[in-house]
Amino acid sequence: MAQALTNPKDDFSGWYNEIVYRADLAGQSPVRGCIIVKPYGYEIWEGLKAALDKRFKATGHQNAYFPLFIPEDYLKREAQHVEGFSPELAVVTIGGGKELEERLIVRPTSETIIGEAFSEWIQSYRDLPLLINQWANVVRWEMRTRPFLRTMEFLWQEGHTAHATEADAEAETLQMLDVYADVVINEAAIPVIKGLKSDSERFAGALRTYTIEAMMGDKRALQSGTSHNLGQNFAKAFNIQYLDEGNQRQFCWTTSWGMSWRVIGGIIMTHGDEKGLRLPPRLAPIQVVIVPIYKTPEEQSAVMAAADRLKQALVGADIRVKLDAREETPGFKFNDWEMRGVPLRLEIGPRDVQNNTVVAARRDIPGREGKSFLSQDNIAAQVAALLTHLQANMLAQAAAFRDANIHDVRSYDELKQVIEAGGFARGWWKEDSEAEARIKAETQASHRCYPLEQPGGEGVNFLTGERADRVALFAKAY
RNA sequence: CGGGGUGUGGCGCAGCUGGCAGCGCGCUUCGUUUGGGACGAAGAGGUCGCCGGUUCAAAUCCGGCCACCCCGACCA
Repeated sequence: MAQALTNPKDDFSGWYNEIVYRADLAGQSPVRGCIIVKPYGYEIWEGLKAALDKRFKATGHQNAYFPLFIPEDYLKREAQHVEGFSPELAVVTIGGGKELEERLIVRPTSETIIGEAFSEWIQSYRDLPLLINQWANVVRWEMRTRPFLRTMEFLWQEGHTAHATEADAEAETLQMLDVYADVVINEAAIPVIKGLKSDSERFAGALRTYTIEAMMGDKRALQSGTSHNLGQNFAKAFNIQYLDEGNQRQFCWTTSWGMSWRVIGGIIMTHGDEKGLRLPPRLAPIQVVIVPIYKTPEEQSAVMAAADRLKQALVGADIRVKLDAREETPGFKFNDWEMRGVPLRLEIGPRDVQNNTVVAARRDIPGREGKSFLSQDNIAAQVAALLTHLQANMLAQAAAFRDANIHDVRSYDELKQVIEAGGFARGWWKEDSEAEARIKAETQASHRCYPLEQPGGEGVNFLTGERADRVALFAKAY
């Protein structure tokens, strides 16, 4: 018997790394801080990408591509921006064997170079809004690597838009936050809380940063997407101006928003269990695996013929299916596909061929509970229905777990207890960067956001005793 | 960048009181197996991280270098 997976309850990060490796999502790279994403992992990214891109297009955005290299002085034009990113920049100083006169930054994000382009593209209010997205890799020099969660180079998309008014920019920022929430909730089956970042957690150079926060299986928070209202900070730094209807020069209001392959890490840590990965059907590269079971050659040909018919029926219904014809025992295959997170397994053996049945085993419900007999007739409709239920159930499971681990706190002691036990602490909070820093230093918990959904009314700041008109979430985070 | 650790077949490791480089998993072939991680037999695969030194002889002892991992400070 092969080595069992580390139990997430014993060693969550060890478990995480093992899944990444054993489910064949990614491999180690010869370069420190980078990973090699293998086909199975990349297909999950492609699914996320497709889900996002469809929604970007539906909301009027177009894709474009900007350079990997950014002149160093661009970064410096927005004071907070450069301050925020300086420590993690990769800088090219030599090119073509010669020291460069103008050093180049490997983009950590593209506000600056896109801002420069926008300043040329935008002349008139008729050019607005300008709605651009780019799919790209970015580099942020990291001391520590965790596959998909923190790597030196990572894949993401970054949207960049320019608007005539602050209200338009704010509407765009919130619209894209909704798009992110929609994708993560309905495609990745991860419940999220939409919220506003505190001053100290805000993006370098932004007026306001919005976030979607998810709770992982170890009760830590994962920021899964961010959307920034950049105000006129970058418009002023890069001279992004337009002539309004009254022939007056005006600065644009810009936004940016990004989501990375970090969401793959979120899927692993939200849904994975002691048997391995669990993928939501909508993003699973393989939604259904068919495992044939036989002893004799006669049985094999009968079973394989039936399995092939099942496969064709599913393919015809646009279900992503794999028939596992490898020379391994069924038991091995069961474990193997469970490790890889395939949502639904169909087992078909001689008895099923005889009875016109097939055994369906759901990845979201362990053991016999998750198994049922299906008729081979009309298999595609039955499987499609099961996958729909599975998707909904995974979201429900994750939401139940999260809701059970969010606790209201009225005092600092209560917050400490919640953080100690694991979970999100929710309490009345008046914006206070110093107090946040103190909490972080003492408990490792950071201000995650002011949820957009607020209880209303007023309360007393659990730390300082001041009056506060909104609640905030605190948690340990990735 | 501070503290700790490890470098030996694809992966995980043993060997380290010098003496022909081993084990488990994986891989190849054949046979028996197959409804929850099968078994047997026969094979393939390694300049022991790099450079230098000691010695008749170095994976092993000594010196230097490099790389990676873990724990802390920073982060989509």
